[in-house]
Amino acid sequence: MLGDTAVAVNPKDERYIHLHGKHVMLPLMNREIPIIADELAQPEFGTGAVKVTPAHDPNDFEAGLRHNLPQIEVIDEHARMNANAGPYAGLDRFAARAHVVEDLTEQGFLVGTKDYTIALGKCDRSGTIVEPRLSTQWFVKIAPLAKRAIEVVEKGYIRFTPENYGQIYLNWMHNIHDWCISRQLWWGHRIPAWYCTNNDCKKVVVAREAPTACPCGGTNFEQDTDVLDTWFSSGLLPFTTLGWPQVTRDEEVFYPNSLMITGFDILFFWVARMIMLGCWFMTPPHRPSNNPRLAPKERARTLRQAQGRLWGTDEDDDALRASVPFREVYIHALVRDADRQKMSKTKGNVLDPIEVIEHYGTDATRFTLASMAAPGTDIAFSESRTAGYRNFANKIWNAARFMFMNVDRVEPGLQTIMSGTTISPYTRIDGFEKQTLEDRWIFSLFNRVTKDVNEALQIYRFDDAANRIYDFFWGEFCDWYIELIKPRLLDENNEAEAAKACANLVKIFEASLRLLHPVMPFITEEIWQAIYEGNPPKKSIALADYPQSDEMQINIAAEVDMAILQDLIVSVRNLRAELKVEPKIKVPIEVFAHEPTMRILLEQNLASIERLASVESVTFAEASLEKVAGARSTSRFDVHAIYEKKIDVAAERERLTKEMQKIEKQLASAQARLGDEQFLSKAPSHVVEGLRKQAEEAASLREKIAAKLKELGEAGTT
RNA sequence: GGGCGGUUAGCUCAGCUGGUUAGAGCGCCUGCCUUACAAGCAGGAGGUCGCAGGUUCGAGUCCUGCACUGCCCA
Repeated sequence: MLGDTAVAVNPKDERYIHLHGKHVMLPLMNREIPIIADELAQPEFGTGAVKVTPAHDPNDFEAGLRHNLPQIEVIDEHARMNANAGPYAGLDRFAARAHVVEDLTEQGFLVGTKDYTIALGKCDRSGTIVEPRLSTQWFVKIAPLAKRAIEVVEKGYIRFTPENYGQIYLNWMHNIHDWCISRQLWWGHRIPAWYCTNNDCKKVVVAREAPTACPCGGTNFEQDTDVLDTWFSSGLLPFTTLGWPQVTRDEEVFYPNSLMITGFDILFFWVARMIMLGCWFMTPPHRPSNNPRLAPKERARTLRQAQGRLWGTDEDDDALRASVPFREVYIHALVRDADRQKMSKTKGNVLDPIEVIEHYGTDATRFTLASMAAPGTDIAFSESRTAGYRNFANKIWNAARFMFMNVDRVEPGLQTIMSGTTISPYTRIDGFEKQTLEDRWIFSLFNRVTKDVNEALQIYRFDDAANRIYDFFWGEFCDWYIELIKPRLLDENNEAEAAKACANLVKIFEASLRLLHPVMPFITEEIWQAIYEGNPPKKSIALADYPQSDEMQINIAAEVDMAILQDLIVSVRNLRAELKVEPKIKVPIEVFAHEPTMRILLEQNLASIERLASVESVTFAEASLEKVAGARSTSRFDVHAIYEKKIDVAAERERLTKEMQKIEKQLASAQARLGDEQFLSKAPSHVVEGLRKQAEEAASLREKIAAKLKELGEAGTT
């Protein structure tokens, strides 16, 4: 009211068109102020006319600029009314407001009062209501900085992961506003600007050092009380910490840095600022050249030579490329609470990692975060997953117990086993004896997994890496390999074989620990130290070389054979479940394999089949078993269990019918495509071949199922 | 108002540049205290990939529109 300098009406508001350009007297202050036509006034709100206070309201400030209105400040820095407030001068803002209402009423200006809700700015910490005031602030003219910050990303000198953040960054950078860098805070870099205190002078000096003399003759200066925006200060970090403006050895080594890891909410606050400031201050001519050792261009050239990289012939471009604070930005997912709310201290929904750790352990917590690190921004922290990974840690621990138990029994002295292992290069498994199918298989698999994990880490897919190791260790190493080697390991009549099996177990375990270490640091360290009985080749597993894949060791044949063996074992387990065979009873089975190689494979692994499928004995049939009620068939073999209990004909028929439908659907779709000229001519050959093979297998399976259904039908009628 | 995402099993999430039968953990059902592990083992059920069009020999994947939902900026 006291600082008003106009009354605004909406230009479209017909009620007030006749008043445009007229003046009114501002009550209490007796000031003549214009009536302006401006969108600021909303016709439907109140009377449709609104007072304009450019000095104390952001919207009014803008309107004031549009209409060239005076800006009369009436509130001082202590939120008291100043001399411009006339009779109210010296009053606190709240007292003044009450007075104004009183006086308006008394003098008959007040038509009425009405409560309504407004957006009120409050101090985040103290809750004090903020009064907008005019002030002079320091701004950075951002366009020149943004230009370079855009260029380095567009040219790929800085790459984002996930890639779409590059686009988001550019979008923001293209629409950037000049940057207000002064803050009215107590903490921070003080603005390096000094004002001559000489009354008539008031000259501003911006300098590195406090000035001592003013051209006006004055010698006293006062430094600006504002400090720099936090993000301005921290944006300087990548180079100021390395000695800038000096050219230092640190800077040559560590600038640009390789990778910046952060959350997407920091992308604009910090990442963008580091890029803008880095590309500005680390390129000529802005980079101080007070160091005679190297000019930036030369530095770029030297660097290029040192790194054996020829970037191009454009020296300015090279300098720009060398000016970025980091070459890659990895934006990680933000952890939210179970309701997808962003965690914040003020909201009080912060999940304390310490509590999670106390509950499930550090390794499980870390593994959870790694496995959730898929690209994206909206991930709810799910405790049940952490519980699952605690179980994983438990699994590892128990597997280790099993290993140590056997070492103690079979081959006391782990060092004997590991001493044969060359520690360098140490990235592969040395001395692993591949005698049995499971040995060849697990060794192949380890190399495959190692390859996958390394590739995943390379592209920051921590989730893929973590999940791959999990599947390998639990689903393949524990569930199959350990179970398969138990007979050899436990064979008291052949100690040499047991020792070999034991050595293999330790070696694959040791290498797996190293593979797993980044996502489960503690348990892997503990077991790893134990493997070396306190005398490891490196002080910590963290210092041991990370496994690297030897692709020559990937053995497709072993993997295929193993898959068939697993298939047979699972089929028998299936049969047992269907026949409701008591767990303790071992059952004889009959197998038919039309391929001679298949029969050899199974014969060579009879012990494994018997053990893992609880089989008493295996006999080989000379003819297909597809007509035998309750037999299981795959394209490679038929198998059935010899067990007196009758199968549940209805249930079996239902299962087979369901399977038949699935197979027929699959076959129909495959045949339709294989009969399609377009498909055959346009699809890549490996797809066509694969489909053809699949169709063949499906056709053979269909025959077998049909035969069985027919048999069942007859059995059912008799 | 502008911009950017998301929608896949009961829940939390994967599914890379379009290509053979869409996966995991948890939960659920059945059976097991099988001398590493019941925080476990074996087996199982469960999905018209938000909706509607389009491109393609082929779409969870690409395009358009719609619905719902989240975030950022003003």
